[in-house]
Amino acid sequence: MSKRIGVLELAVLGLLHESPMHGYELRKRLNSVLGTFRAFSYGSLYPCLRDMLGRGWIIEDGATRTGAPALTGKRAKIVYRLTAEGKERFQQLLTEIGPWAWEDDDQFGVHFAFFARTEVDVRLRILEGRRRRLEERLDHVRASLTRTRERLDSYTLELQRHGLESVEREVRWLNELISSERSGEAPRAGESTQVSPTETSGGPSPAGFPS
Amino acid sequence: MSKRIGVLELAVLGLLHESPMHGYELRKRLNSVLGTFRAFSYGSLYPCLRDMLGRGWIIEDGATRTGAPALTGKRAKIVYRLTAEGKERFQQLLTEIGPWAWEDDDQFGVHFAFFARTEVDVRLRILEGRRRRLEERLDHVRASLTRTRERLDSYTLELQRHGLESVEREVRWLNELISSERSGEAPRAGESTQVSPTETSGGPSPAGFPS
DNA sequence: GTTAGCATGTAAGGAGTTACATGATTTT
DNA sequence: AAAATCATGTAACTCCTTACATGCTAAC
Repeated sequence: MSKRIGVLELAVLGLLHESPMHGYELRKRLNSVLGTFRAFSYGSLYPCLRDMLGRGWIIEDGATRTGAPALTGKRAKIVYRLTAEGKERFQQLLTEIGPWAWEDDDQFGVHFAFFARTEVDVRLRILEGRRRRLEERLDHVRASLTRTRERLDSYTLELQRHGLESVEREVRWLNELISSERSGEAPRAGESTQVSPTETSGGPSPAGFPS
Repeated sequence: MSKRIGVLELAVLGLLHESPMHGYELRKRLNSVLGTFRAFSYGSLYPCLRDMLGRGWIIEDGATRTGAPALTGKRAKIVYRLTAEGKERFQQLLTEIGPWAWEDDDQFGVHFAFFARTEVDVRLRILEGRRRRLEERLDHVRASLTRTRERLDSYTLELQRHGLESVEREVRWLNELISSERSGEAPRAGESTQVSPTETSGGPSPAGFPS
């Protein structure tokens, strides 16, 4: 009965758009697609699927997979498939942009993850909205920093500095993406995606402490 | 009656440790100290204060400020002050380290913000725990990236790349802080704290997008 | 004399998590 | 035949936000 509007619904719609899946698979792909940026548990996924069923965005598709013929009356793996209404809903959520799409980090992230399914102008609006939002944040924090600088110890200051740099870095990222979009290019991912096992930490492995 | 263990309680204890304050002031200072990294609303602050009163960590101090003498029986501004038990509790929360202190971004952030009140070995344990946690995350994401790279479109890949770089940057930040701690130095904040309107450069943040 | 900001609160609810319960299937 | 992991679900709880209600005080 709960609303279940939120990041999860959009993400599930997006993933099921690619291909039907069952819950377990969905969750893994969810956390893989969203990467470092977000993770979900079954405790939120299954209720969400239940609600989406009720709303008619998805339907279940009883099917036992992996070789073995389904002979028992037992519950098989449930494969979820997007309905026509679900596809519509997905497009609607992606296209009906508003502050939601950039105010919230999670919303922005998920919207971005499905940019491949949006039009250039929608992408630009979201990227620019996000950039504006971050710049407001920077202004605000910088202002309050200059006001209260002397009352902060060096650790707090260091935290602020790191935070500011992080946001500034995201702004530069957005700038690149925006000009990329304006010149009609796809993002340049691919070269830098090199994943070498060499070099991670940079120091001797610290003495293990009890977890 | 609710537990109210969490980021807020620690932060409030830490701020009241510096000096007594009333709620409104507390909230502003809270959001100023935590910077880009977190923000709280009154809807969570006041109930938290109520609970902390009940537990005896803080007491109120009826006092009307700003010139005008208090003549009405009306409720004055309430100034909260830390009790002895509150101070003890604060030290306990800061010192009784465990996974909580680094698993969660918020917990790590707040712990860091009060590093000035901890011992070197506590700081090192938390910083190293955090680093280990991030490296696990990197390993996990990199592994699942190499497995499913081809199934991701360029936007999703770009999101992953940015997320990875952000976490890698935080690891480098931690490395600097750790070697700083080992050589007995305070963090080098101060020079770089220059807040000029001209673009600064830098890197990513705690966990991808700072909330 | 009204806008803006200071100041304190509460009720309802959103968006999730943890921990549990249960069973099928695959690997060792 | 034991262990791992695939697979589905629920109940209780957490921690916080939004929107509201209320009144004081300073500034324009």
